[in-house]
Amino acid sequence: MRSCIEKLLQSVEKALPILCLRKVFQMGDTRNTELNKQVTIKDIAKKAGVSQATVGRVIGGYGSVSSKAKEKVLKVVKELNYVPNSIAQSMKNKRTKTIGVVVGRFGNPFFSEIVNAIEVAGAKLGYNVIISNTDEDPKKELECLKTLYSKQIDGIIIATTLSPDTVLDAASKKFYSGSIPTVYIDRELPFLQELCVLTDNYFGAYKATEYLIEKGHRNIGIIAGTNTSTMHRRIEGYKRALMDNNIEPQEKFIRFGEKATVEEGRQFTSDLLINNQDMTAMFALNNQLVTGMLKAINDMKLSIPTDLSVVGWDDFELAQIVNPPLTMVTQDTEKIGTVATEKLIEIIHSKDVESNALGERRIVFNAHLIIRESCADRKVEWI
Amino acid sequence: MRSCIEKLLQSVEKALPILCLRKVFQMGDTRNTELNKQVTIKDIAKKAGVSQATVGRVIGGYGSVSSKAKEKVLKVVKELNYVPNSIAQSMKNKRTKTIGVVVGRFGNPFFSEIVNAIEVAGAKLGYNVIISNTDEDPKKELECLKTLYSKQIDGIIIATTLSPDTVLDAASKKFYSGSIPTVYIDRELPFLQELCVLTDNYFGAYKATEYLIEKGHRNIGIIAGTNTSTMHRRIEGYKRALMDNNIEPQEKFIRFGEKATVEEGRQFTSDLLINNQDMTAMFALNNQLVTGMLKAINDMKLSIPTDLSVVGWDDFELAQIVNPPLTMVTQDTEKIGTVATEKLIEIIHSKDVESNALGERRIVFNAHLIIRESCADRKVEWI
DNA sequence: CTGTTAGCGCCTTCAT
DNA sequence: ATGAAGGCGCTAACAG
Repeated sequence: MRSCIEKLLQSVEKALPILCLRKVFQMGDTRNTELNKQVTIKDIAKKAGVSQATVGRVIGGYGSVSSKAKEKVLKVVKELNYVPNSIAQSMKNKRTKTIGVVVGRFGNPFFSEIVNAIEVAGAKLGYNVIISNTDEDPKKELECLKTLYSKQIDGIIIATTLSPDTVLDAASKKFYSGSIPTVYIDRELPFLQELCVLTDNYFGAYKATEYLIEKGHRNIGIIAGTNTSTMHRRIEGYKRALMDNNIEPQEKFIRFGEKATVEEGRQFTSDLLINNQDMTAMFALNNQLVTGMLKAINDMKLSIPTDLSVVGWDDFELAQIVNPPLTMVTQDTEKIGTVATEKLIEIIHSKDVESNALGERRIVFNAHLIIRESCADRKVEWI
Repeated sequence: MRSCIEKLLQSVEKALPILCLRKVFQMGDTRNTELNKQVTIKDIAKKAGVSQATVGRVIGGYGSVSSKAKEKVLKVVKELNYVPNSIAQSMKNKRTKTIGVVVGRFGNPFFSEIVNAIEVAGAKLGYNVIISNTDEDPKKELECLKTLYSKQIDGIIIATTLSPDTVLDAASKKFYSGSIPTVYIDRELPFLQELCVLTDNYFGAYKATEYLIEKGHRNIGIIAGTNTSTMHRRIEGYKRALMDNNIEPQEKFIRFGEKATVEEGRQFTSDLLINNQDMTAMFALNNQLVTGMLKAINDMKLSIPTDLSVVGWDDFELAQIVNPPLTMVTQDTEKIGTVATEKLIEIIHSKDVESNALGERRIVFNAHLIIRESCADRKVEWI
C-alpha cells in the first residue's frame, strides 16, 4: 500500500498530456506581436479614418458624433481589442480611481475581512484597491503612505499603527491629514479631524467584563497589544466595569504587548496563570491573542470553563463549534469596511465639487457580546 | 450593575477632550493650500533656479550635475516636500511598479495568507499590489483582468476561476496569456504556457486517503467545490488511492459544489451522513468546507472520531487545539505567495531585457499530512 | 459634427 | 555641466 510513488508520477504525467505542450508552442507565436503592443486612440483613429478627438468622443460618450462615424469607431475598437490606458487618463484628469488600504497585517482575519469588504464596495463604485502592510511599524507605515501618495491614489483607508499620543512633524502630518481624502478605521488619532469608522471598543469591553463580574468573577486577567486607541479603550472599558462594581483594577492582571500576536497571547496567558493562582477568568482582546490564549490553556492542560472562564474578542466561525463554544465580543468587519469605503468615496467626490468633508467625525458601531459556554458561574462564599 | 450607560457616555466624552476639536479647526487651515497641491519638478526647478532637466538628473541620479546645483535642488526638494508623481513616470517609462492579484475571495484565509505573502514579497522588490475579488465568477474575473490591464499593471498573479476545459475566445485569451507577465497560483489552465505555482494536490489527497484506508476505513466521503484543476486533482488523488487499495470509488460518497463555501460544506456533510449510514470517514477539501463539515457534525451531535473520522484540507492555527485536534492536509501559503511574486517579477524584468519566460512551467510544492487525533482505527471484521 | 492642438509631469536626447 | 524640447496616451477647449 505504501510508496505507490511510481504510479502517482505516471498519473500526474498522464493528466497533462503532451498535446498541451504543442499547443503552447503555437501560442508562443502570438507573443510580442501586435496583440502585445498597447492599442492607442491614435491607432483607432487611423484605422477608422477619423480624428483622435472623434474617437475620444465616442469612447468618452461626450459631445456629438455622427452615427456612422460612431459605428466605424466602435467596429475598430472591437477589432483591435482596444482598452483605454488608465494611466494616461489619470495623467489628464487627476484621478486614478484607486484607493489605498493600509493595515498592520493583511493575513490577520480581522483586517482581511475588512479589506475584502473594501474591495467589494470599491469595485461596485469603480475603484480599485492597493493594499499595504505596515507590520505595525510606524516607519513602514509612513513609507507606505508616501508610496501610495506618489501613486496618486484618490483616497486612503488606514488602520494606523500610531498611538493616540504621537507627535507628528509637519512633513509626516501631510500624509496623515489634510492633503488627500482619508478615512481611519478601527483606530483613531484624536488630534486629526478625519473621519474614523470603528467599533465601540469601550462599551464592548465594558459589557464583557460586566458579564464576567455578574458570573461572580473578581480576578479577571486581560491581555492586550499594540499601542493604539483601540486597545486603550478596551482596557478602559474593562477597568471601568470593575470600578463600577467596586473592584479595584490591578496591574498584575493586565498584560500589554507590542504587536498583539499569537505568540504574545500565549506567553501572556501562561504568565498570568502562573503568577496569579487566584485568577478565575480571562479576557483576550483580539483574535490573535485569543488563539494564543487557547494554546497556552491547552498546553497547561487546563479546561474551560471549569478551571478558567474565558472571553475573546473578534468572533470566528469555529468559535461556536469548538468545545466549549466560546463567549466572544464581535464587531461587524463587513460594515466597517463597506461604510469606510462608501464614505471615503463620498469625500473624494465632494472634493471634486466644492471643498470637502462631510462633517462627520466618527462612525461608531456597536460591539456585541455573544454568550456561549466558556464562562462558568463562580460561587463567591467570601463576599 | 446594569445600564450604567450614563456613566459610560460621560467617560466616552471625557476621553476625547474638547481641546482636540480646537486643534482640529486650526489644522483645517492647512487644507487646500500649497501643501495640498502637487509639487512638481517644475516648481523645484523654478525655486532652485535651475532647469527641469537638472532637477530630473538630481532626483533620478543619472547624468552629471555640479555639486552646488545638486545641493540647491535637494534643499528645495526637502523644503517643498516633493514626492515624484508615479503616474507621470509610468506614462514615460511604461511600467507602473504595480502588480495585480486576482482571487476568488480575499476573506478566505487561504487567499488572504497568500496575498499577504505577495504584498510582503512585492514591497521588498518595490512593487505595490492591487487586489481583485472574482467571487469565483468567470465574467467578473474577465472584468477584473480588463481593469487591471487598463491600469497598466506590470504583471498579474491569478488563482483563476476558470475550469481547465474552458474554451477561450481570442479576445479573452489576450487577458490570460501572452500579453502581460502572468503567474497562475493554486489552479492551472493546461492550455496555457504561463508559469503556475501550486501545491501537489493529487499527492496530498492520495496520502490523506491512504491514511484513512490504513486506519481501516473503506467508505470515505469527500466534499469538494469550484470547478478548478485544484479540486479535480484532489478528487483524482482520492479515487486513485482507493483503487490502488482495491476499493471502487463510488459517486454516492462524493459531493462537488459550486463555490466551496461553508454553507455547501454543511449541506454536503449532512447530506452524506444521512444517505450513507455505512460511511465511517470524511474528507473536506478546503478550509471553508472543513468549517461547514464541522458545523454539520456538531449539529447532528456526532462525535469525532468515535462516530466519524475526519480529515480536512488547509491547516489553521486552531486545528491543533480544538477537541479533538484535527488531522489536516496543509499547504505552504506563504511559499506559494512569495515564490509566485518573485518569479513574476523576474519575468517582468527579463521581459525588459530580451524576450521573456523563464522556461519554467510549474513549481509544485508538497502537501503535508499532519496527523492529529480526528481519525479512529476502524476494526474491519468483514474483510 | 469634426479636426487641431495644447497640455498633464516626467524623462531623456540633443545641442550648447 | 546644463537647458530646451519632444513625447508617452488621453482629454477637452477651441476653431472650423
